[in-house]
Amino acid sequence: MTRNIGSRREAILRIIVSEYIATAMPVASQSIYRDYDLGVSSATIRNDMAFLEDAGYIVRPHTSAGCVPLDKGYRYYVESLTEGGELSSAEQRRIRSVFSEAEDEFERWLKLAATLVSHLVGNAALVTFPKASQSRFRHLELVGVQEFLALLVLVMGEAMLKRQFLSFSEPVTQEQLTSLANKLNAHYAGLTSREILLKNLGLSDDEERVTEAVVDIMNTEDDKEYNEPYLEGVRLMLSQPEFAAKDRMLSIMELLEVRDWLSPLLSQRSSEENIQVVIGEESQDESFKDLSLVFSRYGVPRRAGGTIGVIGPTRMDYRRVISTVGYVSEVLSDLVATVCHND
Amino acid sequence: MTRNIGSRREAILRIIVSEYIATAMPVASQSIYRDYDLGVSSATIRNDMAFLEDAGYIVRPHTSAGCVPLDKGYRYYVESLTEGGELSSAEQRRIRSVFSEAEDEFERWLKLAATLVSHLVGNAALVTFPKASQSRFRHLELVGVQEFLALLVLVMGEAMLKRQFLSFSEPVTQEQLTSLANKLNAHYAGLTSREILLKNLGLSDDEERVTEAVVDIMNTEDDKEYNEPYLEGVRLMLSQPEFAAKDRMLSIMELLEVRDWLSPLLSQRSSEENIQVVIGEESQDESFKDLSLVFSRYGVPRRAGGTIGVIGPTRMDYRRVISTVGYVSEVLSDLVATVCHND
DNA sequence: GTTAGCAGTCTTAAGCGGAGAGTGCTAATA
DNA sequence: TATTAGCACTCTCCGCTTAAGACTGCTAAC
Repeated sequence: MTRNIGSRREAILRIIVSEYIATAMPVASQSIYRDYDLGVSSATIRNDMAFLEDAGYIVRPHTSAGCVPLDKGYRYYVESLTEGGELSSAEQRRIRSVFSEAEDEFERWLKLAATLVSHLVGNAALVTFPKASQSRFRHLELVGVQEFLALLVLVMGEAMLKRQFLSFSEPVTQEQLTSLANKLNAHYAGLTSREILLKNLGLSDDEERVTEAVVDIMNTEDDKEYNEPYLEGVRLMLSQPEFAAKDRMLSIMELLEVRDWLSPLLSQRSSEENIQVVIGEESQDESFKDLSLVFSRYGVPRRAGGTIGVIGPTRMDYRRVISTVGYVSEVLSDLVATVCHND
Repeated sequence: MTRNIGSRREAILRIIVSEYIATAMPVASQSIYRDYDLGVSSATIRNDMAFLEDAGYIVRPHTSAGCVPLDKGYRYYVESLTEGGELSSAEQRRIRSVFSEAEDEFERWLKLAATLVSHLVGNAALVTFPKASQSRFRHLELVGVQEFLALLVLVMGEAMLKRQFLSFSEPVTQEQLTSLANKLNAHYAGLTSREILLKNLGLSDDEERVTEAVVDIMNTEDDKEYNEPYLEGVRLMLSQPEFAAKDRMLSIMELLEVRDWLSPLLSQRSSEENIQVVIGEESQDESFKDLSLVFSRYGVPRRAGGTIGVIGPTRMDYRRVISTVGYVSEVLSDLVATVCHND
C-alpha cells in the first residue's frame, strides 16, 4: 500500500473483493450497506468507493454500475488474508486418503494431485514432476534392440528415469552391452555429470559414446528449470463466467497449449515466501491479463522439488486456493521425502 | 447406399458436402448452379435437393435456407472418395524431415506426430503409445531407495518401460537387490507373463515378491486395449465455427478430459480397412454427435501397434485428413519397425 | 424431366423505448 | 470535516418492431 487508505475503506475494499469473488457481479454500494453492518450509509460507502477508484483498487464497468476489483485490489486482498484459511479436517483426511491408496507409480500421484486440486478449487491445476537440484547417476541399462541400435535406460537420483536410443557404428551383442553397462555403473554410481566428466578413465569408443549420452541427459536435466507440468481441469477454469467469450477461451487455450508461459511466472518472485501469488498483469504478460496463478514449491529443500499450483481468473477464491495448494503441497513433500530419504 | 440415387444427384450431394466443408455455410441451389456446370437450372437442383432431403442425406436448418449435410451425407461422401488424395511430395518431405531430426526419445516422436498432424489438418490429433500385442520380459532393475523401499524398473519388449515402488518387510541392501535382479533377469529374459508363472523355480520370499510385481505389471499391460493417448491441438478444433457456443465447447472438453471416449470408438469397427472413419452419431454416443474421428493403426502387424487419428467436427476435410493420417501412420510404422526389428 | 417466375417464409440486423439499477452531486446536518 | 438524504442522470438490458435479404416451394409452361 503506497499510502494509508483508512480502516473503513480497507474494510469496504475487502468486502468488494470477496463479494465479487463470490458472485462475479459488480458490487453496489447499496448492497454493501444492506448486507454488512458498517455503521455508515450507502452514500458514505459511495464516497469511499470513489476514493478507492481514484487510488486504482477498483473500477466501474460503466458510469452507473457497481464496482469490480482491479489487480491492485486483489493484491491488497491477498496480502490482507490472515492465516486460518485451513482446510477442514474432513477435507484434509479426504485428501490424504486419496494418496494412501496406491503406492506404485509416482507419476500417478502427481496426476492425482493435479486432478484433486483442480476439483477442490474448480479451476485448472498444475503439477510439475519434481526435479533434483543436481542430478546424480544411479544406474544405467543398455538393452539391445537391433544390430546397431540399443536402448539406454538411465536411472538418476530421486527416481528420475530417462531413456533414449543409441546407435553404434558396429554391431553389438547384448553381452557386450551388459558388460559395458556394468563397467560404467561401477565407476559412475552416485556421481554428478561434472564428476563423471572429470573421471577420465581410459574408455573405449563405445564406452565413450555411452558416457557422452549419459552426461548429455544429465546436463539437459540439470539445465531445465522445471519438468513438463501436468495440467488438469482447464475446462473447470474455462467454465467461469469471465471466459464466456469464445475468443478469450481460445486465447487461453492457446496460451496453455503452445506457449512457454510457466517459466517466467515461476521465476518472477524467488522470495522465500511459501506460497506465491501472481495476479493478472503482474505477470507482465498481456495474454495472462485476467488470470492468476497461485503456486508453491514442494519437495525436499536442497534435494528435489517441483511446483504445484492453480490457474484461474483473477477473480478466484484466493483464500480457498491458497489453503488447498498449501496443504496438497505438504502432502506431496512428504511423498517425495519418502522416495529420496537416504538417496 | 440403400438405393440408387442417380448420378446427378450423387454429384450434387458431393458438391454440397464439399462446399459445406469449405465454407461452413448452408449451400444454396443457386450457388451450385452458379459455380458448377451441371447443365441444369437451379430449379432442377432444388428438386434434387428435395429428394436428397427426403432420403436423409441433407437437411435444411429452416425453410428458406440452403442445405447442410447429415451424417448419412458425410458417410456417402467419405465412401465416394477415391484414392489420389495423396499429400504433395513437398509435404511428405516436410513430415519426414521433422522426424529425422532427433533420434532420441520415442515418446517425443509421438508427441511430435500429434502436434504435426493437428497442425496439418487444423483439428485435434491423438496418438497412442504403441502397445505390444503380448508383452515380453526383457530386463528388470532394482534400485534401493530406502531401507525397506526399492524402485523396480521393468523393460519390456518394444522398448516399453514401467517403474514402480516396491516395499520389503526387511531391510535390503543394494547388493542384495542387484543379485536378485540378476537372477531373475537370467531366468525370465524373453518370456511372457504366462511363461514366467509356469517357470516355478524355487524362489525366496523376496524373489517371489518381485516376480509377482513383474507379472502384475505385464498383465495389466496386456489387458489394456491401448495406452494413454497424446491429444494435441484441441484448441484448433474448438476454433471451428460449429463450436462457437460456449456450452458445446465445454461439453467437448469434458468429453475429452474426463470420459473414456476413445475405446468404444476404436473397437467399433475392427474391419481390415486401413483407415477408419466414425462420423457423428455412428459413434452411438450422444455427446459425440457433431464430431468425427478418423484413425488408423500403426506399428508392426502382429507385434506392436498404436493408433493415430484426428478428431474434428463432422464437417471436416475428410480427404485431407485421411491422407494426412495415412501418411503419418506409415511414417510411425517405419519408426516402430526400427525399434522392434529383431526384438 | 426440366425450367422460369414469383409468392411466401424464415433469419438477421438495426432501431426504438421503457424499466431498472446504481451512481454523482448538491445541499443539509451533526 | 465527515456524513447523510434525496434526486437527477446515465447506462445497460430486454423485448418489440421493422426492413432487408436470402432461398425455397410451387405452379404452370416447355
